[in-house]
Amino acid sequence: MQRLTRRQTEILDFIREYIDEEGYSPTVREIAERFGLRSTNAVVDHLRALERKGAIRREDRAARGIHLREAGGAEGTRRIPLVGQIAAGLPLLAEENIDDWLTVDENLLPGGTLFALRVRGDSMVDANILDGDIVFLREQREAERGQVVAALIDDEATLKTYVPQGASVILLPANPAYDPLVFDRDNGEGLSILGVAVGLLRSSIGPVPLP
Amino acid sequence: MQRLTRRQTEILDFIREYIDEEGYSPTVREIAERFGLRSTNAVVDHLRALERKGAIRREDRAARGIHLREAGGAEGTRRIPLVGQIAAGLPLLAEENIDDWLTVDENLLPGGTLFALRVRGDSMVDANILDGDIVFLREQREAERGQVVAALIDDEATLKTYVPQGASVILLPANPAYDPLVFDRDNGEGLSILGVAVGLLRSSIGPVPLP
DNA sequence: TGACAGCCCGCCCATTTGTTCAGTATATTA
DNA sequence: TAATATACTGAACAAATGGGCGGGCTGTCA
Repeated sequence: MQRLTRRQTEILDFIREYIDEEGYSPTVREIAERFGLRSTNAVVDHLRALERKGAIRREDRAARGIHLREAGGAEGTRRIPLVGQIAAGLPLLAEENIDDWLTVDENLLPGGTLFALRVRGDSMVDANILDGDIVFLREQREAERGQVVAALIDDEATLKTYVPQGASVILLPANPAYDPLVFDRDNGEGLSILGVAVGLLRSSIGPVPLP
Repeated sequence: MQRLTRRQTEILDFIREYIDEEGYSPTVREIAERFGLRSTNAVVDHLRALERKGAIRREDRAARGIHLREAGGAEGTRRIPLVGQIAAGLPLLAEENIDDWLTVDENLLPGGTLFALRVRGDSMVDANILDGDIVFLREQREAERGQVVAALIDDEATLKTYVPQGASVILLPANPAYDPLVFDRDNGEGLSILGVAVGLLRSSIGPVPLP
């Protein structure tokens, strides 16, 4: 991006703040008023300069059509459904199963259909996944040995390590205090893989226990 | 929120998608065109109903002034600076120190001035913080015993457990393979606490090592 | 010295856009 | 059965809005 003048920076900053607060860009006249300019053309001049230098993009003749061209802007964001109690029979991402929506930066997560799950209990502590964490998963029916997966057991999604073992499949907790679950392969009864863990969000970090 | 009709849901969905893609709301006429309505008033009727039922909020007479009123929407979001190399002398959040901006749902993080740090190395694995994780911190100069803090050592922010011990302060790695750092209290030289960890974002989850 | 970018004024125009009024028709509810 | 909500047509208005034209002033760079 070409170097901006002081005035252009001021105007760009104002546009950024306005979008942050209102959710849409200011009009030409709102910018003029903010800077005490009596001609809208003064603003158009600046917008043209900002566009030429690559700082903004303008929708032709659309009202409030100024877009910022910055990395990490509000544009590069994704909404991911937080899935809670799972109603059997309904598809995983049916509205009935969605408790809430999370907004996450899209550069931080891989592609594919993602959903999120809140972790309950400490069965995955050895995989550094704690009680209360929110785990992001890619929706898929199959997994590879050792991957952390969400599986549907009794209308509840549970997080386990996926370990195929000969003719059976083991869902292994990452905590010696819990017992592995063993399922017959092919006999899909009771075992249904929902997705593979691809990320995690922890919203509180407690003190470290000291000796 | 009152129950929406099928048509109202369709229109709300369209508005949501439009905002997701364009960054601003559609105009009344764009909505009419999308649904093949020949009267803009049909749309105004729906918008009024959606507003009455609390699904949207409208800026009076502002072009593209439809806001969504949803939990976790693009409105309830926060931008947090990702801090990298720290230039001594400059304030922590000076532009020079900011590598990037992350967008995170604001319901998931506490208040205060937050910043983010990318974890390098495995010195905090016993606190379930791994190499590559992004840690969110509240900016503050003091901490309590056992809290995970970011401290400035040699122009580099490092994550350690904070342990005051009599006349000195110990920065304790959560990994027996690393040695604790000991500082004289009061003699602030060399030790500067930047903030306390309040959250974490992991963007990839590797396979669990199996025996 | 001339060319050009930056920065601004004043005026005007063509769309774009939100809104209103008057009506029609069909359900749903009291 | 009357009242109300839903869903839409058609026409029209006024404000909001982006953009153009011509001109002025200042500074920089070749």
